[in-house]
Amino acid sequence: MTRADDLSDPFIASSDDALFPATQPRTGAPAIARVALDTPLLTLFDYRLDQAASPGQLVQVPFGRRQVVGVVWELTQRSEVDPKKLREVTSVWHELPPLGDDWRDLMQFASRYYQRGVGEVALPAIPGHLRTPMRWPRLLAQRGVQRYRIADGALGPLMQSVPPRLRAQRRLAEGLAQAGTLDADEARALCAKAADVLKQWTAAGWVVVETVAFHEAVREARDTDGDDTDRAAAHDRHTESCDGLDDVLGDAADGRTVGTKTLTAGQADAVAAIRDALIAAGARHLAASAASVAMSGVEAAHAANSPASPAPPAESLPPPPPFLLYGVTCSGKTEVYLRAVAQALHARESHDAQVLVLVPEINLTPQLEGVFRARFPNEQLVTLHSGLAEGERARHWLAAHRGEARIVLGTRLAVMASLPHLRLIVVDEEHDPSYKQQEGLRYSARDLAIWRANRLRIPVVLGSATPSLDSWNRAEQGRYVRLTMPERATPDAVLPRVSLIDMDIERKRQRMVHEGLSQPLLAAIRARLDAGEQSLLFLNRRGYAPVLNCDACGWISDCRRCSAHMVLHKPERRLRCHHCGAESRIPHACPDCGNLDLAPLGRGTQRIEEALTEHFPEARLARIDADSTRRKGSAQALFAQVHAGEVDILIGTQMVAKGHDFRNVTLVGVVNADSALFSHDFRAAERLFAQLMQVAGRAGRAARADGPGDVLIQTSYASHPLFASLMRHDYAGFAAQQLEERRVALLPPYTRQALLRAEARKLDDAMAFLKQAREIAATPALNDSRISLGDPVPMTMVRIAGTERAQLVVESPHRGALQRFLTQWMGELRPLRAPVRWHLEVDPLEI
DNA sequence: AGCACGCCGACT
DNA sequence: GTCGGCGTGCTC
Repeated sequence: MTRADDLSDPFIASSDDALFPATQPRTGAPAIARVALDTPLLTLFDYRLDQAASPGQLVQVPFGRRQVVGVVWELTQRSEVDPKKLREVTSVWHELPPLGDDWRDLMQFASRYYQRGVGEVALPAIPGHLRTPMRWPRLLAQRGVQRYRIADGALGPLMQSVPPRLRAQRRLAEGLAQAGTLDADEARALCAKAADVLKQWTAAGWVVVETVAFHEAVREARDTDGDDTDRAAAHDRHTESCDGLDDVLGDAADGRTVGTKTLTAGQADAVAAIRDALIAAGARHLAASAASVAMSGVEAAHAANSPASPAPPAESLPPPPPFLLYGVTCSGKTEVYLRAVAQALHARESHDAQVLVLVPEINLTPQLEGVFRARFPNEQLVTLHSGLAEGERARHWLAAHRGEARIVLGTRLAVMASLPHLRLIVVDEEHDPSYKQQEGLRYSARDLAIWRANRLRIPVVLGSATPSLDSWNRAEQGRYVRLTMPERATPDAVLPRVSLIDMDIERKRQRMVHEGLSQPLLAAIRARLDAGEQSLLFLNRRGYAPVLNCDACGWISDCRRCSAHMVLHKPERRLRCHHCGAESRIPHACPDCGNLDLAPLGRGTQRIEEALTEHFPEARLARIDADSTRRKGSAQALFAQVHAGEVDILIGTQMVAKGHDFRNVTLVGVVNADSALFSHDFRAAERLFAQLMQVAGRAGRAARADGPGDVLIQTSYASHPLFASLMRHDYAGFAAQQLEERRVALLPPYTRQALLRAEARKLDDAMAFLKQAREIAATPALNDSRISLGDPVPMTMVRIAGTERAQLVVESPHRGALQRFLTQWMGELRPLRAPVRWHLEVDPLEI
């Protein structure tokens, strides 16, 4: 097998000779640029070049009838293309530093691994504004960050104009007054609608915008922030709570100063291991630069060969294996990240080092950004995620590309950023499914991060309390270095008590179950209300009821365009399809038989909210799900309410399970998780376990005076082994049992999968295409005994928005064999003409 | 993917 | 007689 095929095995060095042809000799002016363009065509496109340019530069070129932007991939003297067809590069963006070899290597690898063209991978990784030549002149002129400041003498009028009722705006105004200046990111952290609000205030003359160069921005922070010792103390205060994810301001405000200058043993070991890897990686980089100097000087060449040579050539050293930072909730993973980042940034040999920190969803973890900013006030930090405005995204990306941003904190797309001095990658919550892109290029940011780190020979830290079984398995095999942090970082934090409420017994004993809420659960909520504590109810189903049904004739609210039910949304009085977005009014009577008694079946978050309102009329409720947070910023507003103690009972979907540290929540109720126990998706249990563990963690943060927080899980399958592990907080046991099942059934991670999906108006067309693809795969040229192909099958959700879908699984225990097969297979399939849309997904998460 | 060209139905 | 349907073909 070609070792470069192996995506995430750190011990296998990539053989890059075939992949990355040497770029051209520097002698003479290369006349041809081979350019990557955003098209599904696999090839590079050759253009004549009448000026100097180097690989990695952005160029504008004519393509068919239009002008497009591409990346110079390599330079050459001769082209295979008919010289008459060659056209001239329109312009080269000389002012932008070229995208580095390492970045192009990453793009090249991703394109090959995921079976796409390079351009199709590389260009979408570059922000839109950088792909618009019109904007080029302005983009680089606008060096620095925009910061907002209260205009001289405007503090009074501003404060008067913002009523205390508008809490978010108030926070923003106070933040401006306190900090002096804020940038857009910092402002948004205080007030979701900051962009609009600041625009208004600027128009009113209360606020002025100034552009501050990056180095000045940093100096400013340094000047306003006191001396180093003060700051160090402040940081410890900020990160002392569980996971260090507390709102920085809130934490400082309540004045708790229990320092964690001393790390737990687990934390200290983890920090030390990462430090050693960073030092080793630093030595490698030193050696590498020494070696490159040696090329040009006889003297240095002697030094490199002499016994006194400080380090062997970088290439001969193995890359550091990925770290799997396995730590229970509250074990202080964030503190380890922070220290690792500090070590990477302040290492002697890397004054310009950059670090990449990946998080699943930045909007759900705004606190992490605050923690990093507070801890590294002197370092430029930028975020990269899909929520940024185009201009901001371009500025942040540029700051990373030019090496100005030292810390890049972002979601999966950030793994594609250009980071010329990258020295460390952190992947927080590495098991989270949102690292997998589900559209377009279906890449796994976690896997690409591992590849990138391996390639650069720098450390990568994967953190999770419930690692993906993939990563866990690699750690078991010793391919990852596991750093276990078994103990909680804060002494007063204890693991929550997890117990089950057996719904079968509840029913048998004829105990009333009120709208799906059992007596024990209701009693527990009551107790929290009486104690002035908060409860969190978790139900992974939004809407009021998943289906509306007619008792008389059996009619159900099916979606016309999908093989799914329309979900009842009561507040909006609508039926809504969660798959295609179709909406209709709730019918007054059954469309089939006219019966007026239409009954909602099952329960969603809205219905639970309604039931709780009835049951606890005095309680203050909040519901957090995709519906209640549709408007931009409303999620943050709701979370802020909870943090401020303005909510007694919080009802939510998985959105509430991530990141947020609810201080005063002492009860977590899981209303119903049974459907995931018997899913056909073999990964359902893994996801459920992680989800329940994470949501349970919300109750463990604030120990009650009389003991730990409680997690109550309602289930009709109380004897399911998943719950046994969960109650013992035994991830390792659960993982071992799951892995054994997977091994016996030959499922991932014991096999590698790819999925060919086809969709068409008629299912038959999609199936016919897949059958044809299967036949092609069986031809002698492609046939490989190590590859096994499933049968084409309609997908579980056959129809979505009027198109019918089917899929075909390909698997092999041998990743390299699978890769080679896929490349050949795609070559055969691409030219086929069929009335279908199809795509290949490598390493699918859901089957 | 875009964006042409290209050859057949209902309209100012 | 044109406007426009999307079938096929090309982009260095």
